[in-house]
Amino acid sequence: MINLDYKDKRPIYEQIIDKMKELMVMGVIPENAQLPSVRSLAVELSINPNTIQRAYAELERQGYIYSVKGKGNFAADNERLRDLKVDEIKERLIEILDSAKKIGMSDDDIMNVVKNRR
Amino acid sequence: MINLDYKDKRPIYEQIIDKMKELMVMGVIPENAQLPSVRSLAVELSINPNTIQRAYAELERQGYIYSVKGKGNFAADNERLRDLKVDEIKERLIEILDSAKKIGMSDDDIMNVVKNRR
Amino acid sequence: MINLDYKDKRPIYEQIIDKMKELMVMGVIPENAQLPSVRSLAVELSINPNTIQRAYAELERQGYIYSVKGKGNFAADNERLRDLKVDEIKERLIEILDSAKKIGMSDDDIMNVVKNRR
Amino acid sequence: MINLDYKDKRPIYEQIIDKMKELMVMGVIPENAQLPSVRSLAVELSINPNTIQRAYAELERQGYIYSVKGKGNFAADNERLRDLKVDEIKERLIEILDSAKKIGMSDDDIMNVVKNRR
DNA sequence: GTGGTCTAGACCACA
DNA sequence: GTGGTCTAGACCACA
Repeated sequence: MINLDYKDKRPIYEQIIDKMKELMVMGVIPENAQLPSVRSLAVELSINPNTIQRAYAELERQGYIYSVKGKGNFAADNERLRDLKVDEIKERLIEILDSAKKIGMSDDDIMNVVKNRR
Repeated sequence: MINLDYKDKRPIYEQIIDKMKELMVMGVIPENAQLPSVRSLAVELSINPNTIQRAYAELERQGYIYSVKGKGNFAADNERLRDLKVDEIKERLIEILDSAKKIGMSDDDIMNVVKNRR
Repeated sequence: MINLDYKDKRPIYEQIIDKMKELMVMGVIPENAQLPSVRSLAVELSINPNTIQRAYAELERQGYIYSVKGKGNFAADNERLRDLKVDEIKERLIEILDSAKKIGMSDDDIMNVVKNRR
Repeated sequence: MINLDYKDKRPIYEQIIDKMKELMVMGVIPENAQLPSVRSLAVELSINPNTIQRAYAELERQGYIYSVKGKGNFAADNERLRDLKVDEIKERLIEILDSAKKIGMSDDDIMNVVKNRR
């Protein structure tokens, strides 16, 4: 389910966070479904449980999952998941648009990139 | 001219790189003009010369400045500066568009962000 | 494994870069194997860790190794290593051929050097 | 006659050396002709006379020019000039061929680069 | 334990 | 005076 890329510059825990978000937003992990336990995922990925723990803690802080003491970690509601993710993307997008405006790129220049990519 | 943000998680040398790029692309530092010397900028920002050195070395590697031993560091040509910066922005933009597509945001959704921001 | 030459005018970090490339391309350090840690190599060569750090950073930038925070530095795939090195050599070769042409040395003159050396 | 390139990584005095060698080997400066004086060349290139002085000293050390006290600097004999330059190129060429051999490039691989460039 | 960033300061090459 | 390299050593993020 999760493939770690050690050549990726991002830290492992961050890769796990991003991959989990994707799995949830795309419905591979359904809303309110239980996530793999810290220990089992650590074994599966052959990494230290601390690293999984850190990823889960951050996902909870951001609202993507909720933890139930003694039971485990669970995916948030679909609507919530999508809202969170869309907000993230909008934020990054606006940041770039500001950079673009600063150096005088017009909205049309931007649009062209949007339309012509690939 | 440059304000360092010590709360920012990005390393200092990276903040300097970004700020210098902006100053050059926006023409505050004109093309082929000499940049502040490693030592003088270090004093001005109250940081170690090695950190400035690192920022300048990276700026040169990326083509934004050229360095002449015994003389100093100089801004590249305007055309070059702009090309480099536009490429950077396009690259970041395409990256985000891919993320957006992954979670099913349509190009129209994107366009709306572009048009309605602020 | 690595011998530094202090009489050599080239900086130490560059000597390390070249030597490491050779060790990897020749298979002494196998693909994806872990390189000596920054600290241990610094001790072994009796030089400052920063100098090793710089060499490794440059090797990574050029694609010869990849670095994983918290784990270490690792050699790239064999195919990649060889491609990178062959390109380097071709580039240097073409540069010399141009110098040779400038002073009127024919391709045959060059061939003779290639065939008769040693 | 001489164009300095400040964006070139090589120091100025080295650029002068190389350009002078070329002018002499190609006959633009005929054998035994007088070279421009240190002072006049310094003015022409708008650089410090010390830099010219250093270039001339190195050219003399390598045998490309000879100086006559009170008169100036003069180009060596044509035969000598060419021999020196050819030796330089051969030396660099052999150095590369060794690097190529080290990583297992065959002479044929080399030949192909020689034949197919441009 | 591992890499990455930074400081304080020295020394060299070059102009 | 200017950039480039290096040492000695500290502290942080990550696994």
